Amino acid sequence: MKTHTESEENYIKALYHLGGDQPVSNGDLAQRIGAKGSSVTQAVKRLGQKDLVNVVPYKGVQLTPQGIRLAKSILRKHRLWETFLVDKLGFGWDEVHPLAEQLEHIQSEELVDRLFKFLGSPKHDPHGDPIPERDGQMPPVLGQPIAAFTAGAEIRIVRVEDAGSEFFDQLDTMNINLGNTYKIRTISAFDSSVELGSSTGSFWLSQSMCANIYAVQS
Amino acid sequence: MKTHTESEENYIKALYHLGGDQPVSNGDLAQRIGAKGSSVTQAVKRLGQKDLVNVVPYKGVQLTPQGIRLAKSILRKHRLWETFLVDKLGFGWDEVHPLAEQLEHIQSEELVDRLFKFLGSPKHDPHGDPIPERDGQMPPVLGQPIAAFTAGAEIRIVRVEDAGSEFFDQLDTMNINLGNTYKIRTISAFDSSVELGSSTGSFWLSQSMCANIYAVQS
DNA sequence: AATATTTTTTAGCTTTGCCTAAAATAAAAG
DNA sequence: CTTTTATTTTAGGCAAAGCTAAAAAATATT
Repeated sequence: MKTHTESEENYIKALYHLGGDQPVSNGDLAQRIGAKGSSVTQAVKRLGQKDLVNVVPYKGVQLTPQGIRLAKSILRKHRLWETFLVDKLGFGWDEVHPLAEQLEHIQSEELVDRLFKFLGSPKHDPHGDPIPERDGQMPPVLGQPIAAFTAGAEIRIVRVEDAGSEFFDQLDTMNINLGNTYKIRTISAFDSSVELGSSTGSFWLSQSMCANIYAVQS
Repeated sequence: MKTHTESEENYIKALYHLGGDQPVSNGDLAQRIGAKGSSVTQAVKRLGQKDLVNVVPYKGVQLTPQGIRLAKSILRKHRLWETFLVDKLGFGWDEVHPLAEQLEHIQSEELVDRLFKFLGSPKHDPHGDPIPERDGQMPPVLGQPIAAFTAGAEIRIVRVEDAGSEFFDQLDTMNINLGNTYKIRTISAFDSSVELGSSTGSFWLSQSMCANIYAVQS
């Protein structure tokens, strides 16, 4: 497998995030990358020459199967490193993303394999997101938004969306962590906020908090 | 602290390796970096503008105190990552150098501090080389070449020089590791090779092997 | 359908970091 | 103390990756 620049890998990552295997517009890509449209046009031209994307001028850019493979391998590294940073080094889940963005570019199959084993062959990262397997297979995306359950349900938090550091701060101050179990006490008909109960008491979660927290029945 | 490019950091590292705080010639630096002299001239000019080096045209380049500080911080990261790779991921000591060369460029004080603690606040890396401390202090350089001891001495291996992968292979096949203890049985007057004895038997080490293996009296 | 607006591309410029070839300087040899 | 040799620097080029401003294409609006 060839080696790619960090910039190239960032474009591939962004394309995968925005569209998966579907075409993505120049503008959306530019916004995600944080560069101007003209820079993006050039960049995807380079990626096209390496057969990582198909470009249709004025229409959009789409990852090739090769590009998808690369995207998944980067995502795998990103999520494994996040797992390392949280599980082994004790970082908070709000702190790990920028670090993992650096570490995901380290090139070594061997390192990834060993890291994977060292972490106990995890299927999901500290946010509950699936870690792509060696061969590109994806473990299941866990849980449903809390709003999908009905009052009385016993639930276990299995995943949170990355909705910015303030969201994570809120989770921390409310002491909400992956694996926690609650009973849904009430669902407000007025503002869709939810009252959760645990052994230590109960509290209310706003609709916007709920929207980023995923759970399973337990 | 400002942020530097990978190339810049590599020049700083090379300068520290070649000369410490002493001037280094353009040619030596070029050889070490693996670039042409003209590229080096340019590169050190850039470093000079950042006050990381002092350049005297046609004479040589010398790290400033700032440059030394940076060099040590990179070396610290390099050796901590090597320790991680060997102690935690089970890599062989011959395999870790190129990986550590990538990892040493990851930017995060916090990460380094946490890694350091996670590894048990080590003073030396898997080759026995001192790991610079946070503040730039250097732990002692351990041991003396085996040739420095006399027949009959009880020694413990504490450090090996990086003399290439064949050297490491030889150490592996002879089962020589840091911490091993031996008794010096014989020192050949003919070729300066040395006979080492342990509980499991005895064997001969060539003069060139000995030159790269350091030990202390035990 | 013709015009106005938005999006994308082109053209041309900048910096980093490498290259080769030629000129300048320092070091070594006669 | 010249002259030859080796080292270093300058000059000019190239690719990656970004930028701005202007042109072109696609979309939206009257």
